[in-house]
Amino acid sequence: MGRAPCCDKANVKKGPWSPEEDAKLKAYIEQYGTGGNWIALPQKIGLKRCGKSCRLRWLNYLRPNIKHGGFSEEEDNIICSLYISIGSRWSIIAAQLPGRTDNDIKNYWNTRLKKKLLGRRKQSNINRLSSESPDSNKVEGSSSSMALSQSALERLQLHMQLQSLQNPFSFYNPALWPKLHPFQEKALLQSMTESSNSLMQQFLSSPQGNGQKLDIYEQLSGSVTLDQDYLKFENPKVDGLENSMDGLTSSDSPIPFVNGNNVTESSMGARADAVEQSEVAIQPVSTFQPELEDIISNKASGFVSHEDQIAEFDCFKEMNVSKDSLIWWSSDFETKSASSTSWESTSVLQSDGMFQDYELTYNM
DNA sequence: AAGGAAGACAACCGCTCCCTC
DNA sequence: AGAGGGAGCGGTTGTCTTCCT
Repeated sequence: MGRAPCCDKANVKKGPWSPEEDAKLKAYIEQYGTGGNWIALPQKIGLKRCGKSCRLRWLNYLRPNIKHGGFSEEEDNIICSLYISIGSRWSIIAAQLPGRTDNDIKNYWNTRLKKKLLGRRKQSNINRLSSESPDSNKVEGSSSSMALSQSALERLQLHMQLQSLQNPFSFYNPALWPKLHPFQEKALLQSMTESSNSLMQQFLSSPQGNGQKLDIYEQLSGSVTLDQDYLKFENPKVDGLENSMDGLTSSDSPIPFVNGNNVTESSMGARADAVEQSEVAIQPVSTFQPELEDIISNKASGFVSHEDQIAEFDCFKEMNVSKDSLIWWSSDFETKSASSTSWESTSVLQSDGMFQDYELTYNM
C-alpha cells in the first residue's frame, strides 16, 4: 500500500513552463506568498500543475535574485571543496552561494565541474585498464556491486588528486586530509561510515597490511605537518564510528578525529603521542573494494605516473586554481558561514537543525 | 547543409525528514 | 507515541541546443 499521490497525475501538466504559467505563479506568490501549502497553491491560481512542480519552478527560476550560469572561479572552488568535504548535499552547498540554487549547482557539477576534475583521471585509468590483462574485467564486474558510493569515490579521487599535488603519499596521512570545519568532518565521517565497510577501515586494510603491522605515520615521518587549527576543533563524540571500525579500538585509531580522547583539547604533543601509538595490526578485509584498492595501491606504489600527476595538475591549471587557493577553503568557509547573509538560505553554521541532524546520526 | 553526438539545463520522481494532530 | 501529510532533497530523465563530421 503506497502513499497517496500529492496530486492527480492525470490532470496535471508536465514539461516546460509557459510564460503565462510563470506569470501567474509569480504574481500570486509575490502578492500572497505560498500560504505554506504548495499542494493547494496550483488550484488556487488555476494552474494545472503539481504543487511540487510549482515549488520547484518558484525556487529555481521565479524567485528574485536568482543567478544563472556564469559561475566564477571562486564559486567553482567553493563547490569543489564542499563537494569533496560533504558530498552531494547540494542544498548546503547552495546555501553558501547566494543566488544559486541547489538544482543549478547540481547540474553545473554534473555537466562541467566533475568532468573537468575527473576527466583526465578517468581517462588515464581507462588507458591503464585497457593495457592490463583480461582479468581486469573481473575487477570491473565486482566493482559494480561495491558498497562505496560513487559520490564517495569521486570525492576520494578528487581529494587525492589535490593532495597528490602537494604530497604523493598524503592520502595515508590524516594530518594532511582536508582541514575541515567540525561540521564538515562530521559529514565526511558520516558518509564514510555509511559505506557498508568503513572507508577508513578499507584504506587501513590496504594490500600492504596483510596481517602485518603497518605504521602509517612512521612511513610518513618527516612528511607529517601538523596544523594546530586542525587539531583545535571541539571534538564530537563519535560513538557510531568506533563501532563501525571493527577491530580497531579507539586507542588504536590513527585517525585523530575518530578518537575523541586523543583530540579534544589536544596539543601538538598529544597529537604526536597519538601518532606514536598508531601502530595498527592490519587485518585483511574480505570485502575489499577493488576500485578503492586500485586507487590506494596506485598511490602507495607510486603507480600514478609522473605524467599523470602533471596531467592532474594541469586540470586545475585549466580552472586557474592555484595550489594556495586549494587549501581547502576552510578558513574562508568558516568566515563566510559565521557571517553568512546567504539570501533566503540556511547557513551551515546557522542551521541548528542541520547540526543536530549530523549529531543524531553520529550518536546512533 | 544535414544528421548524429554530446552538452547543458529544466523538470520529474521517489524517498526521507519533520511537523502536526 | 505514532500515523499522516507536506516540504525538501538528491538522483535521474527528458528535451533543447550546440558542436562536429
